Amino acid sequence: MGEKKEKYLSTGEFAKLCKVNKQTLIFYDQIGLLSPVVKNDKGYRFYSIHQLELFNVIDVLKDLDMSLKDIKQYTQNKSPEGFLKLMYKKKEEIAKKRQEIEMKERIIEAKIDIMEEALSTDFNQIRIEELPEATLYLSRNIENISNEEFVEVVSDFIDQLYKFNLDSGYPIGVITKREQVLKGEFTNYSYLYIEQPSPKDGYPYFQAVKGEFLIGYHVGDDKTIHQTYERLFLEMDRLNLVLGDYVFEEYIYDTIVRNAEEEFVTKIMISVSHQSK
Amino acid sequence: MGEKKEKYLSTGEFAKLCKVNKQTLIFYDQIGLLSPVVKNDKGYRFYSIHQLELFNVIDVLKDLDMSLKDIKQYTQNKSPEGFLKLMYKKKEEIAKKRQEIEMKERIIEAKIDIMEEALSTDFNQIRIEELPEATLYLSRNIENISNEEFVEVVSDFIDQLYKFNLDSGYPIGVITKREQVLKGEFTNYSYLYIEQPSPKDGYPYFQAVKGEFLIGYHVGDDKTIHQTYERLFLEMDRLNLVLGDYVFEEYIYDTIVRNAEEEFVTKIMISVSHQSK
DNA sequence: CTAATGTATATAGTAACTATATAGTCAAGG
DNA sequence: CCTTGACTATATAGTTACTATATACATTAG
Repeated sequence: MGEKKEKYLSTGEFAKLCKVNKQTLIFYDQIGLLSPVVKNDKGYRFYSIHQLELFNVIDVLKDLDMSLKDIKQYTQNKSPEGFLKLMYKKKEEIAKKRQEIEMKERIIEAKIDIMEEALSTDFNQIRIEELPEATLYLSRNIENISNEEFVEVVSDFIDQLYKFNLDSGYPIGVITKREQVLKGEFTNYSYLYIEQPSPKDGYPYFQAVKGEFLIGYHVGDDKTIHQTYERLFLEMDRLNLVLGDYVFEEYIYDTIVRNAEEEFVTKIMISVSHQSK
Repeated sequence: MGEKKEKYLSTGEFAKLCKVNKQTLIFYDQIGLLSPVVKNDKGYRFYSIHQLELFNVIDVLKDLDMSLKDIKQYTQNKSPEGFLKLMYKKKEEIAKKRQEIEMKERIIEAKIDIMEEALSTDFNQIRIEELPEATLYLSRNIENISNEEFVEVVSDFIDQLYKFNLDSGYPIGVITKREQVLKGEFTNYSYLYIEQPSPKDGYPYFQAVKGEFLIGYHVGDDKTIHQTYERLFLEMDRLNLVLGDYVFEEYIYDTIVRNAEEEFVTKIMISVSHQSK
């Protein structure tokens, strides 16, 4: 008949359903978090299928950074009202968690983007490109700034990125003004920036001027970047181009993909216009 | 000028940017995972902002269940190609992770749904309800089944739920056929089922017959459920209703919200039709 | 010049498993 | 009936990734 007595699962069977190690269930039993409904005289554990739902709830709570101790606290004091209240709270948390995962997914996609571009690029080539309008998120001004001030600006900048979910995974770049470039102060930057491929409204963005850019790559330490700038200036002369308002620099190969500074690669984008005769 | 020398961050400052404990950075330095670019003669650590991007990558990898050891393995053997390959792999993994989070989000929402309904229900009341067409995912038949067979069916059922992302968070219910009910074998179930609020195509579902149902609640252990059935049958008689093809049972209050079996609540939905004459 | 705050190392503790060693249980086949 | 293989159990030690604590030296602000 199979209708009278209840159906039970052994520890191994239940572990398979829960997709965990058998030892984990024994551990949960030991700490009193989730004990089998029946223990026979030989000490064998037997679980009911309904306990799977409880295990799943525990699993979700665990994922939401609740400690087993806190989960146990709840399970020892169960009530529909308490559970509902907990679920309301956890609903918020999991939504936040999903957003963070989505952001990390975007970051991975951005890294793939950058690497694919980099791997198909000849870093010796200098080229002219018409860049489409891009939206950048800017830091406060960092011209002639002290180390302490710099740290503060960077901290604020990163905090904003985090707070408003603006980390697109694209590298943090720097903007140098024409003024500094002309003085040869190539590393006296004016702003940090991060590209926003899908910008949201309501934040103080800097809308990058679209237009023509001369693009070259500096391979090696920042300290020798002036050499690359000189090469780029020569090319500008040759092509009858004049320096525009801004220069953008982005790390393409950095600590993430290279160990030695000599192998770092910086992409330099100089806004240019054609010399009026 | 602030343009010549590089800008560095102390361990505490860098830790704040990374949103981790200072000790964690020291630990990462110790295990050789992420060391500061500079260490002065007093042993003070100094990080560059570019290391933040590496930290973020480490953080993402860590989130994707890569051990620090494996991450270190990669960082000691960096290359753009290797990084790209890693990112391709991790893109898949994070997409899967996102789907899991989304599923858990749905589960939480389903639990809230159920609990809100339960808390506004008088379990003594018997009512008639016209249930809209609902899609159910069914297990294999479990009539007159042995314990071992039952375990296998349940395992398969749960596996399918997991494999096809069908766990909606709604409780696993049971279906009893008219035939068994008439014999008084209320716990000789025919199928397990789980409701699919937003069903996907291409899976072998059972489309629940929509129609009129008599709904009542059994409070207490399953073993005494026949008492509630008798109450429901009396009510059916009184209303001139006859038993339809199926009875559905769902746990409303179970191990998740109650400790004692006497407090469990089962929702019983009996398909009914009006007596001809 | 002192107090507060920062840095360092060394070591121990923690959470949540996870693996290992040893031993008892049980059902199926020869 | 006995053995074999697959299960079960307990007890204990090990692991990962921190995290906290104790102690001492360094730097900076008032």
